Amino acid sequence: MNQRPRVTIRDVAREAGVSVTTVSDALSGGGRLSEATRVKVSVVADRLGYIPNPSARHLRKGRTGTIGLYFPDRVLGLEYYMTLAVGAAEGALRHDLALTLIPGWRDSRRVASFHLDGMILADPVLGDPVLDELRRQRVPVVTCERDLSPGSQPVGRVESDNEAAMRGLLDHLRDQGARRTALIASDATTSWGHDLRAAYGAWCGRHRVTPQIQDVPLVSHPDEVAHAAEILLTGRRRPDAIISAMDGSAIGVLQAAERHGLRVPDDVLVASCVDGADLRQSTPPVTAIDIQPRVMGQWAAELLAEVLAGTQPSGTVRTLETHLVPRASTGGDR
Amino acid sequence: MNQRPRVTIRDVAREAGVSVTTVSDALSGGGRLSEATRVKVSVVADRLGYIPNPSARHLRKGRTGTIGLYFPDRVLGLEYYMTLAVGAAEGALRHDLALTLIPGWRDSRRVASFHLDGMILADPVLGDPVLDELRRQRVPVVTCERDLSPGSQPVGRVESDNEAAMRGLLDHLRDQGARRTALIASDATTSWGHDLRAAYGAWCGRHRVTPQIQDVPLVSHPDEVAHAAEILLTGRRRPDAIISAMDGSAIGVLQAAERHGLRVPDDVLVASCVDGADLRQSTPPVTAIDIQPRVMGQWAAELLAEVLAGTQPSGTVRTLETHLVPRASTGGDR
DNA sequence: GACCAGAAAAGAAACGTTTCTGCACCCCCT
DNA sequence: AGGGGGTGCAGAAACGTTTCTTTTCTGGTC
Repeated sequence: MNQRPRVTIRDVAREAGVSVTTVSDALSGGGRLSEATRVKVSVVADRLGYIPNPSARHLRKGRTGTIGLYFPDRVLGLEYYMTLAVGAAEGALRHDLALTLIPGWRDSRRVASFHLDGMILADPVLGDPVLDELRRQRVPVVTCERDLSPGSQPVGRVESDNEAAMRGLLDHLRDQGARRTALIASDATTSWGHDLRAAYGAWCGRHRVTPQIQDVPLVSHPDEVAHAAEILLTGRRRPDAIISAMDGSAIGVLQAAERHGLRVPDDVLVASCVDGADLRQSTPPVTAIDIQPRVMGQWAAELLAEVLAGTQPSGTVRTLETHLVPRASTGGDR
Repeated sequence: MNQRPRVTIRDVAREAGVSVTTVSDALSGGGRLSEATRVKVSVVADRLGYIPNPSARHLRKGRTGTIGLYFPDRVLGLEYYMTLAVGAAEGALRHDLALTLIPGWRDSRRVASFHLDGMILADPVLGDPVLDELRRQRVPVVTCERDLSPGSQPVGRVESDNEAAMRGLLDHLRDQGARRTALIASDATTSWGHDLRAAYGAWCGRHRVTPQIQDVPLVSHPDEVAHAAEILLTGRRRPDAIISAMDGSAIGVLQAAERHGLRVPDDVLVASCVDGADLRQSTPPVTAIDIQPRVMGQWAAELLAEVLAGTQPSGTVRTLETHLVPRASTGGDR
């Protein structure tokens, strides 16, 4: 029905009065052609609006020109992953790759049907069966943050120095007067969660502070976070600062504080490890760590593209800078 | 480098002792084969882990098996589009199509290099040059909400009855005691914005209420929304309810109200036309219209797939239900 | 016993590229 | 004058499918 007639390399060849070989070489820069032929062909190709058929090209080259972005199903709606996805699409486009979205899928064999050249794993979760399947299929993988699975052999990795970021945040809170900073964090099934907890523990040890951690799921209902916060705020050792790690979760802490008549930042400081629109717009705005998800996505896609092209060695790791964004919730904007 | 040897249809044929034709027919259900051969081939294919090469298949069939999702660059980070994107990916997967993300691109010719079978346009914006390019290229398009561009001929459309939703919201506010409801809305360059304004105007006329509209950009800084809200709240005819249409914007209204010592919902009701996590978590939670972006994305992808497959006529329109979610900001949860 | 119909399967072309190899031609050297 | 080495281009195979056409059987009918 929608058969728009495509102009092929043969059409260009006929129109330019040369062979298809010559057209291919002229447009790709290969072969041994005179400059005159090259421009002649280019002009004709342009005039005809010739666009190489990617399927044919990929069939011939043994690649699909497509990489996938995989993220766990449950993270749906987290701003962080949306931003990362857009960044990845941009990075892929820059290398003439298409970026296919793979929401956490039920049938893990399905992913193989796309013959993807590679995959980006955003925050791989320990124990995700999909990771095993990808390993079995020997799909080249770049991870955002580390993959904790034993035997994981990504061809590349993009990461943030989350431990340093956590230390910086803890220092900031201390500078703002906090002496008992508690942490609400998800489990250690992602390297991000693991590193934050480790850095928190180490920092507390160094500063002779008793660590207080409340566990919540990586993607949790706001009420769960609020509940965790209330446990802290009504406990024997009420903290004077709370870090709520997960994307969008700090709002729950604000609510809990309000419910108990505590004012932020006067009575308790609040901060988050993932910045987002909600934290910028809340009352008060919440101090957070900007982990630059868009750049993370771009870097991951570009790194994967480069490793696939062979211009970067397998196993390359790139580290992204994080920035502390002080806001009113820690009195940090003053 | 990552040359994992693929098993081809020829391998299956050799192993099963039949021709490639037979394998193809057996696996696709075509041809005239005995049931015995069919199962024999399937078993062998399964054992060998055969997965058809999509490039070869698409080359032969004249399609790429890939559809694109286009959304304006600036909407980055809006939860609505993330959710829609995931829904679209799910819907596409269900029809064995890949979903490629196309962030608002600079070089509009680039999109043609993917030879996409079709595109989903999420909230097409009037005047977007990309729309013209797609029309020129005769790419089959399904839009989420209407495309207001003159001459637009999408092969399908998924939409919500935004006018009805707006009327329902206005009725709700009236039931909660509001007599002067103001609207903060974006311009009419999307059909969504257009319909909301139209419905608001009509409703006001019918109820003999003087309409008050404040204009803000579709994607606006929270401060802009707060500023618009303040103009309303400090004006001569202070509204007793404010609808802030855009995704995530109602938070700005809450802030403005608080700044002026007005309590929500006691002094002023607040509602939004796009539900989101921020509205669920704010204090108070904000009444909103749930427009089911995930389903919207699913439907768009499936409709496009069906039109491309010819099982649905071009021009099909599907309408999604919207739901009013009353929350504390309008006293509606009581 | 030849013929035919239909079923079951094989053969071969085609999709649009890329790339390896081959073929002229020209210039230069001896 | 005949070879040798570039240069500029064309031919053809190959990538892995799908699909149109053809062949090979089998069994039944006159």
